[in-house]
Amino acid sequence: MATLKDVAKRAGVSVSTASYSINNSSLISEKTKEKVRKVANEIGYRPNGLAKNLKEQKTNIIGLFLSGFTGPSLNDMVEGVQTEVMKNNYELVVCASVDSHRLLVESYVDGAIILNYHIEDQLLTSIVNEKTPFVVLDRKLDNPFIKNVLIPNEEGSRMIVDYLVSKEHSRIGYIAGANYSFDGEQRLNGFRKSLDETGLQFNEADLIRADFTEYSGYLGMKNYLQIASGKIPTAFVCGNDEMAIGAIHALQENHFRVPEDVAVIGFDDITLSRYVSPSLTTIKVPRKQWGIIAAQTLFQMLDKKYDFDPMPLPIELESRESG
Amino acid sequence: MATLKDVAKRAGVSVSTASYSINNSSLISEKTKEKVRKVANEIGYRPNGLAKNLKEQKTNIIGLFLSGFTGPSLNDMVEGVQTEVMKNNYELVVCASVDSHRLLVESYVDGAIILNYHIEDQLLTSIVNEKTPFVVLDRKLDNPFIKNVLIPNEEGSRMIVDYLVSKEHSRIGYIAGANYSFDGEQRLNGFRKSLDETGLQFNEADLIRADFTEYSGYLGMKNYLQIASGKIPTAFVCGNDEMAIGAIHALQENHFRVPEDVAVIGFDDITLSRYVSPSLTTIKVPRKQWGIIAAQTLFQMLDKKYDFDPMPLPIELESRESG
DNA sequence: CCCTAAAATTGTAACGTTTCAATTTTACTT
DNA sequence: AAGTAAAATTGAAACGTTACAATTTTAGGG
Repeated sequence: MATLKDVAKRAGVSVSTASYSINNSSLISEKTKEKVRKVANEIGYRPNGLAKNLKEQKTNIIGLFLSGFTGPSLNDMVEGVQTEVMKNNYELVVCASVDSHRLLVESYVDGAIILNYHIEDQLLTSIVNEKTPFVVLDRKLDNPFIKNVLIPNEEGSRMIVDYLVSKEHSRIGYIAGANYSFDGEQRLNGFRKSLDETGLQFNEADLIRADFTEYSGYLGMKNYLQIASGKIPTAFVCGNDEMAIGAIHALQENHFRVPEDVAVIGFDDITLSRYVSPSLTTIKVPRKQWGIIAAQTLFQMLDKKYDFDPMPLPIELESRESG
Repeated sequence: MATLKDVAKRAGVSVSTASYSINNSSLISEKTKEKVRKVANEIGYRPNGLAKNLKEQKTNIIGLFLSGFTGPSLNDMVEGVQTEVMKNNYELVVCASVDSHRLLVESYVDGAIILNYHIEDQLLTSIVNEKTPFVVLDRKLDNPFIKNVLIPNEEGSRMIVDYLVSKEHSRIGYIAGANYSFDGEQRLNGFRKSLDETGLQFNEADLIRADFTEYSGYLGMKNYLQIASGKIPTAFVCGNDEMAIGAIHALQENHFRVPEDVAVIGFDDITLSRYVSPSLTTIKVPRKQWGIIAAQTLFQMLDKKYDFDPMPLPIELESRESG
């Protein structure tokens, strides 16, 4: 690869002049700049970002760290982040890291947005600093240089419970995902709390554990129906839409009508939700907005503004056929 | 940030000893290494990746460059790439770049996989080199250090045409996406060719142009039906599943039964396809496999093996209700 | 034609690593 | 106790930039 030194030599100027020219500094005469640029083009010079960033102690890169790339509602959030990052003339790199988290740890990014349960709190707090703030999407962390941008999960659960109670349901079951999910547990907690507040009893036997996939929801419900002797709840709230869809499938297989016999409510409002039959009543989470707010929060911090709370994410209950 | 120099000073050794110790070189005595590691831990030393990579002239990073993050079938491909990259102990960064393509151009990656129509052929061939090979997923490029891993689009179209012809269809329409899409145009070309080969005539008036979104498919078909006087084809082939779903919607609104009156075939087999009603007959493209093959191809090249052709991607026709 | 100020150019150090070559220390052997 | 080979440690250069400070060139005024 051609370096600045090569350009300088070929153009008959010093390395500093070459550097200034490439960066269009007003220190250099137009004539010289022109000459340097021409040579640079000729030999296909490309600046080395590593060297530049090392020198400048700044990469102009934002990292978005995920646990993985699967998940139907992920893209919108990422797109939101991307939009905002571009607007600020930074680059976005999206990484799914499971152990080393190298790019996060080795000064590759000027800031990071975290949605990755593989990354431990302790690691985050140990590497964050004034110059490299973080925004976390999947946990609550109390640190001067870390801000949380969270989905109002408990509020969502409360909306669902209120909705079901208004429809005269009194025994409500719950299908939860894997318990390492912050959102999942918040949704479950919110559900429990709201039920409590309305004076209803939650029967722990009506809690099905699955893992957020459609199939796990299907299996969980199928299994539940097998061991449930006698009556079952008239409604099930689910930790996400996929499990709700799976559960409906299992219910229908066992000749329960949805929503007439059992109402099923999801969470997230993924694209599929309006296509399945019956279409899914769920909580609509504006994922793109989530990404936008996360990025805006990060840029505020990069701008040394720390004294604010991120905008809350507006959610709403999308009432469809399933309940 | 603490640097190696800080560690060295505090441990009372030279910078080189500190470096060797951190990297667990056998040159250094266990005792010293232990001491250095302890100090490094104490002051929270983290190596600076930029400096390291600059020195080593190697980042151990693979870049996946996309046009954007939206699109339902994207994640599986990305996941495939990620799997393979991890297996090889590299890091993957996924970027959606629209103009500067900074990370691609400024020596940030040791190799790249390209699925981004914003990046021009000319740029790719001008920056590729023996040390930084590319795999392109959205074009055909003839360059010693670039390999193409393409979806067998023409083959897919041929499978569809054969299938429809075997079902006695003789007038077949086509809904194409935006013409900047390599895959899209290949599919259309393949369709034309296959039709030709079977001796059927393609009526150019039966070509609808849309832009790959469901809504555009809906609008395109709606519009077509409005201006089509008299008979319409008994089958429509679509450049992707989304448009097919939109088109079906428009057909049904106009009281055409699918597939009885008009068969509609998609391409891609996105998740939705099996959920819509009627469920969609389509070409199943193994997206994860695509990503895996792309990455494997890249690593072959990084391993200085250039004399091979990437494995072809197996596709199959998934026959469902829509045709 | 000389002086001076402004404009243009350049040498050099620095960013934080790695690694070669050189030096120092250690541990045997005789 | 001296000599030596092996082991351990270190100094310095290099990776490709940027930007300060220093130097050289240019141009204008007397």
